[in-house]
Amino acid sequence: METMEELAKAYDPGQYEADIYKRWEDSGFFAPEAHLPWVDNLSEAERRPFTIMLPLPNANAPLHVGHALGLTIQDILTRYHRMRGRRALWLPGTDHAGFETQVVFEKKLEKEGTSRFKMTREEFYKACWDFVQHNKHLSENGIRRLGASCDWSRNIFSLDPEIVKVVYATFKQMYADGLIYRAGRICNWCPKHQTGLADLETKYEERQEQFYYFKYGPFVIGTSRPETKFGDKYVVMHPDDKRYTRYKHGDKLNLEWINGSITATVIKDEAADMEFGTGVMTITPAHSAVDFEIAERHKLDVEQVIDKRGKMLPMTGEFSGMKILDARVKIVEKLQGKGLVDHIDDKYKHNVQLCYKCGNLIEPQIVPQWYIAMTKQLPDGRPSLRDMAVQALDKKEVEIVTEKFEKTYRHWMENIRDWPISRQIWWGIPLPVWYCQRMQNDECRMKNGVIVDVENTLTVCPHCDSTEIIHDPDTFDTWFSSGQWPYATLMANDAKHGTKDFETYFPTQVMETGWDIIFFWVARMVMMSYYRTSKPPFEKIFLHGLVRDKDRQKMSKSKGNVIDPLGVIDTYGTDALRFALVFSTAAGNDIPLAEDKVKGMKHFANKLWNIARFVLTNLEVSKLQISSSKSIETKTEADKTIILELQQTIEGVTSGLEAFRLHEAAQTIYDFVWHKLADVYLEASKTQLVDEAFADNTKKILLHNLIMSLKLLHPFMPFVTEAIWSEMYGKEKEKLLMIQKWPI
RNA sequence: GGGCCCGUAGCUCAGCUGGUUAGAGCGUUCGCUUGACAUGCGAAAGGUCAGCCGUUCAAGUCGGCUCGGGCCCACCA
Repeated sequence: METMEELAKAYDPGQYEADIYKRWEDSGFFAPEAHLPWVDNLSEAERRPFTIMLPLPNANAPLHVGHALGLTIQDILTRYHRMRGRRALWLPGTDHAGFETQVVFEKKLEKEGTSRFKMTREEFYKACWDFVQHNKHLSENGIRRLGASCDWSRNIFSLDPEIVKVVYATFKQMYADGLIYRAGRICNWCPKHQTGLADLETKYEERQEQFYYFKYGPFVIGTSRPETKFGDKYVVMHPDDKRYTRYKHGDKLNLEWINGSITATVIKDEAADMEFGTGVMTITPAHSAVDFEIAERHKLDVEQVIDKRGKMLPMTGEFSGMKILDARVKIVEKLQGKGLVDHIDDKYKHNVQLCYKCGNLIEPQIVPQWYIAMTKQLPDGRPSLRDMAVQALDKKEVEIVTEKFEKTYRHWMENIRDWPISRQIWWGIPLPVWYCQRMQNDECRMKNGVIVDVENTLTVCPHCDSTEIIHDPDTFDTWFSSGQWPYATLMANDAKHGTKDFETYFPTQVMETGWDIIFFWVARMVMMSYYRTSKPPFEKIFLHGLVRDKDRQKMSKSKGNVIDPLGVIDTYGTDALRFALVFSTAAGNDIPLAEDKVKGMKHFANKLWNIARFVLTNLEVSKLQISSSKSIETKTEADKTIILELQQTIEGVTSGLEAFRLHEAAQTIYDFVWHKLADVYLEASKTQLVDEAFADNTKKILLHNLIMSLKLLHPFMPFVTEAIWSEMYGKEKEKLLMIQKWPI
């Protein structure tokens, strides 16, 4: 290609993008150890690593536009720091996303007329594995199409054996430290998915339901759940409630109840709200979190009434086997027959707890789960996981760039509860736990028969040699493994390749992700990392907002307003999408994405293309090397102005990037290229170029500005800038714009 | 119940540590098929920066209150 004259008048992204990405990837420069031609005279400090972990996308669905935003921001930062000479590592990976994936996959099975309960665990796992592998490739291709300059040689999957090994080691250590324990307390049970869930994995919805007042001996009790009342042999009231002073804690009363007469015991507990209902309640510890806590305080009997599938148990007599809602109606009828219904309130509004995935009612159940203690001091004297995570902010070892989220983070930490990490699902990392059934000696008994075996290949109990051992069927909460991502990935890669990545690239510099997973993921990474490595997982947390549609609506499949990023790329090009995403919204705010905005940015890419055409058609090819700004003179007002503005732009874009103010950086370079360089200087140059006194110098200034613009714009719009650069300097890999030096 | 955020041009949003005539994109109006680009160029209209009070030489920017909108966490038998 001798000149730009042969090029089309318009930039056609589709014609260049795939080829350019391949050249980048083949060049090897995505890897941080690749040697950039110009970095030898940089100091070690200038060359220090810059590491970002890709927030591992779930391997169960294609990329959505939220991913596109995150990928864009991370790529901008990575490319910028690479051009600064730092060893930039952006490490890609994918999450098996246990529960999420299992739900998606089970839906698929349902459509195919089957279910996991008709398969063996092994069959299910294999089928899910294949499903995930397929999706994993789709998202990896999507990541490439977005231009992400991540190091694919380090690509990793959360179920890779090396990751699992790190996860197990953490579990073992936490168990030994007494931070992980197993407890048979009440948990959020989803009857559809047949698993316990963390509080974070449930949501609330306001419903108007009937609220029943029943005669319970001398009392009237209120309940919204008559079906749980079978086991209710305790009647609870506040110790200060004047209405009931004649009843003492521990009093026994005989009274008529659903299935005949029972003996009830009076319990005085401050959990009873004197303002609510009659101030008296009966409790069902097996099916209510609050009741369970009361029962624990007073060491009360706990009896299960409803099974895990939401059906009444035999202890309910004639109601046995009925579904909850059917039983509710029948029980009320029966109590009415016995004259025990005082009255019914039809307008009772309350919040019900739902599974965040399927929206079914959570039915609290007592199921043994494994927990991590959040507020327990470490045996080596270090503070609790929670306190370490808060101190990280106090000591500014970790900074949340978007300040408002620091408050959210702290507030959550203040109220944190122990984290249940076991799930009764099949798709995930199995717990490395066995239970000895015989318990022949003291060590066995002391440990309640629990054996932690990270090899997961146990056949006999190591303490008593019994062969009667069973493997815990549970798997880990996904966040237990992804919460270890920053160090687990580096450690796992070291194990795979014999490298020293953990030593070199940890702690990482930036964690860039959506604010919606600050508790699920970000907070946990901080805690786990301090625990395992005594270091923060990252220095900065950059939280982006939700991408919404042009009317600020949340995107959802049911609304039909989901924007497919790859579809947008097909129409407008990757650069246009990327620039539109970062252009006009500050960090942490939600981003409305209108098609017009993307279209406008496509126009901008084209503008740049045509600026290049103009500049290059006015230059001889041999002059392309005169990029040194030293030989430039400022002979006219226009010259002076553009050189000054260029300098201001370099400073503005650089400081914007350093301060994570990407939208300002983007606006600065946009404004310069379009409104300073093109609108003003190019127009002025048209007269200068025909005046011999100015012509040569004007060409130099034009070229210099073009080169600088391409560099400054490259992190934001990598494809069109690289396409122009290739036309100027050819396609050798050392000539890639991607690895040129950032202007200062 | 606890906490957080927002209210700037018709629409969507920028405006960092308070400092000259408050900005961008899209839209609107008028004029331009000029050899880089009509995916373009030039020009124009359009804002009492929700309201009130305060701090200050100076406030969209800081503080208080009011009105309006959104979000998060917890959760009631």
